[in-house]
Amino acid sequence: MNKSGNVRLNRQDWILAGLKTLAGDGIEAVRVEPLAKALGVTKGSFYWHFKNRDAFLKALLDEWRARATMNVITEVDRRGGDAQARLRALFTIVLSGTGRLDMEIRAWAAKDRHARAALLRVDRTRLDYVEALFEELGFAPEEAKARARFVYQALIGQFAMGAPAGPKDRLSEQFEIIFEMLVRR
Amino acid sequence: MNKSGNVRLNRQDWILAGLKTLAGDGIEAVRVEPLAKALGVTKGSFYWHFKNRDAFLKALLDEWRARATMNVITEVDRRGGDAQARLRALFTIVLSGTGRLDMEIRAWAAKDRHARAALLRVDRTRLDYVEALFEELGFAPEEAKARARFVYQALIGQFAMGAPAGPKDRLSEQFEIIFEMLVRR
DNA sequence: CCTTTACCATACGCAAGCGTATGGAGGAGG
DNA sequence: CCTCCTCCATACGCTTGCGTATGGTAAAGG
Repeated sequence: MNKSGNVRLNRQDWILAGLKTLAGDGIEAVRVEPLAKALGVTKGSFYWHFKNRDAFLKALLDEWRARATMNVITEVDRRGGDAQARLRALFTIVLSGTGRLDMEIRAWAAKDRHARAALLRVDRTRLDYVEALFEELGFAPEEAKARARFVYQALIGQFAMGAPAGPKDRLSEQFEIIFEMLVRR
Repeated sequence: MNKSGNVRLNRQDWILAGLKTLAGDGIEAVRVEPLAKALGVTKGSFYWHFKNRDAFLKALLDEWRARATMNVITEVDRRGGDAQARLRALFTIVLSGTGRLDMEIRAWAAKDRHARAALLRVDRTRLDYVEALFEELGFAPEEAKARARFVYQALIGQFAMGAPAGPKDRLSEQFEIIFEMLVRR
């Protein structure tokens, strides 16, 4: 134990703390000394587990990519149902979160090519999935592609806008109107 | 003149340079010493025009709000036409830009209450305008509100995603499909 | 019990940036 | 020509954060 009574940390502890800070305050706030203080250790620990800050950031990206790629999709598939039910489930699941981590990764991606590459892969995977749902709903490939992208962008925009102005403005509360429009052939 | 032959600067010169840096590299990159170097002066100039960095950032926000609130809307109204034509013009104008400045303001708003307040006002104004367009298209208030918000979010998401994966994935190239869906009653 | 391994503290040098203090320089107006 | 006003340069102290060097400690295994 160290002087404050905490147990010793491993690589994963640092990564989880890093993702937490990233989701909360952005990539610029992910700094080794403040992070060490938050974890109750000194940066001696950090530089034992990671070569430098850059290597740490790459590790954060890998962790995010691993969990962000399939999380929602597998949950939707687990619930099952027809395409319409799965699309509805997808909305519900996505809108139940805050999207903060994804948004910070997206902001990060505007300035870092590694983040951009990771984000592109994740976006691609998700888009393909939604596109397949629309095709299953009976839309032609081009139509499905367009609607999938539009929906995906709207979800991103939902999180980008943050807290809505009024209570009736939240996408989730106008769910049925939009859903109806999207699945209507 | 200073030693590099440049003329002296006023408040507006600093603000414009600040917005440029903000749009390019985000609020974290807006720092007085690098900015001074880019302008060919020292920070002595900066602290003559502004009390401190915070006051400068607020000035940037005011400038952005002043130009972002009405720019697109006035241009759309200038072109005129019926609601459908104006909605189409709005898409065209918005999609012709990069949205970088707006996106950086949005990222900034996640951590700063002043930025958040300014952004909320701008979003509110724009949303109301789009909502009015949909009402003019014959949609009921609730329906218009839902569609307006959905469209607005999708546009934000478009910029948040940055460069698209494939050439056929860009919203602007699937314009007609989406537009058809949006205005269909 | 004694060594090795894994993890951490401490102390250091360095760079970037904020804000301040002070001393000009150059044009405008009397 | 002299003075004031506007704008800027220079130099300083301070803080935060990166990365390194080195020594120390607790636990595990022989």
